[in-house]
Amino acid sequence: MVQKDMTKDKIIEASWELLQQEGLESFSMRKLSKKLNLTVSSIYWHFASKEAIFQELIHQVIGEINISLTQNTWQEQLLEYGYAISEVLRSRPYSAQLLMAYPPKAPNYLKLIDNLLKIIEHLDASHEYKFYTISVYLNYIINFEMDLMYLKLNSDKEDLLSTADRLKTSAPLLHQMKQEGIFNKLGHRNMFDYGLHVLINGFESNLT
Amino acid sequence: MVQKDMTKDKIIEASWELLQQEGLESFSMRKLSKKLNLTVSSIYWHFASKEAIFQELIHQVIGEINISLTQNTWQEQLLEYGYAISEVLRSRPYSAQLLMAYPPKAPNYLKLIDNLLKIIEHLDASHEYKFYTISVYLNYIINFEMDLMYLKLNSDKEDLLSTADRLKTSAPLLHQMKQEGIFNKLGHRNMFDYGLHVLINGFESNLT
DNA sequence: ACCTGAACACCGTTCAAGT
DNA sequence: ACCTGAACACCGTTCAAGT
Repeated sequence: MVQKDMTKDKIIEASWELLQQEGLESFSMRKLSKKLNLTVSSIYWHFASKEAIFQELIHQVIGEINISLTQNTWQEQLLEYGYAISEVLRSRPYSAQLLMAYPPKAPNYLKLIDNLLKIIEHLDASHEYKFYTISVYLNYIINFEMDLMYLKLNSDKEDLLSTADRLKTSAPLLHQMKQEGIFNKLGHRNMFDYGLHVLINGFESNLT
Repeated sequence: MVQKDMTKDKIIEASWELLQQEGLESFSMRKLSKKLNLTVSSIYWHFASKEAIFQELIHQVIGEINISLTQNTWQEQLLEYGYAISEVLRSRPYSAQLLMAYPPKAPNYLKLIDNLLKIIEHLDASHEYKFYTISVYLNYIINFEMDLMYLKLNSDKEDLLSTADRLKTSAPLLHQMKQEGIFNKLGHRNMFDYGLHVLINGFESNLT
């Protein structure tokens, strides 16, 4: 058998398409079955559940992260990795939402965490703090990509923040910032960079 | 009219109960109606949608944050606020999930963001960076409480990480940490503190 | 002003039955 | 080994009709 599980691959392929079109919330097995010209029940022959499909998607997207760690301080390596993760998540719409919705379980996800732990392994801190450091780091990256997706979706309708005049008196600073149009500059690369540096500098002054 | 909207209050009260019992995912209008001895459709007379109920919950829980800013540096104030937010979120099960699921919209939520912005208002940075700083800060706190909830729910079944032997070779560091039982120490207060200090120290070295 | 009943258009998952 | 049809037990929301 040269080719194995062709339909399984097709289901995953169609799932990526459906996810891009519908988002995580509106992704349904019935829509997926229509896309594949299959019955819903036959999808269940290939995958045990909807979550099993999602776990496979998570496995794949994280497998697409490719990185060559040329830099040698752990700070530089975390930066490089951060960019690489961010890039892959952006190339697969709603994959950040997927990572947020389910705890790490896919083999590639666990391997990624292990690789990140290796980067800070030599530092003088307990395993708890190291693990937690990587959690905070990953949460930051995933959250950034999630917010970015949200901003992209709502860039047309202008009430990113309730447009009411109430805002002017109850949250004057926020109101002012909104008037200045800062929400158009939020998802930019320099923001991502700033946050990543905040974390890494923070790790530096607290981990050792 | 001395008392206004008694049923509206009852619906909110029952919603808190239902949220605690079922979590966000399993919260349904039909279950809520049963709890209230009402029809589903009559709930819709009081609230336009399920989200409208959730927005009211968000409004309430954030309104419960009470804080007396005795400290005077912005770093100390962000710390104090962080503890206060964390405490309220923990007192209302699944409220962190609620905040994650919906963008800031409830009046009290916007007011909170404004108060936090005020704390760093005097710093020498652009409004974009200040707003983003507060976003990162809030995301951290909310995420911590979410993860804590998840840990609490899964403390019984031991496969917090896939228990497979595969882990030993593909993610050896993670495997080792798991053996050491670090996952029992993750949700603790010193972890929250560490992360909050990481952020604040990071802000300090990047914002100015 | 407030509530009911019934319906619409969906869900994820299971399972006997087919080929 | 793979797929179908039908069913089960749910969803959020709407709306004419009641009091």
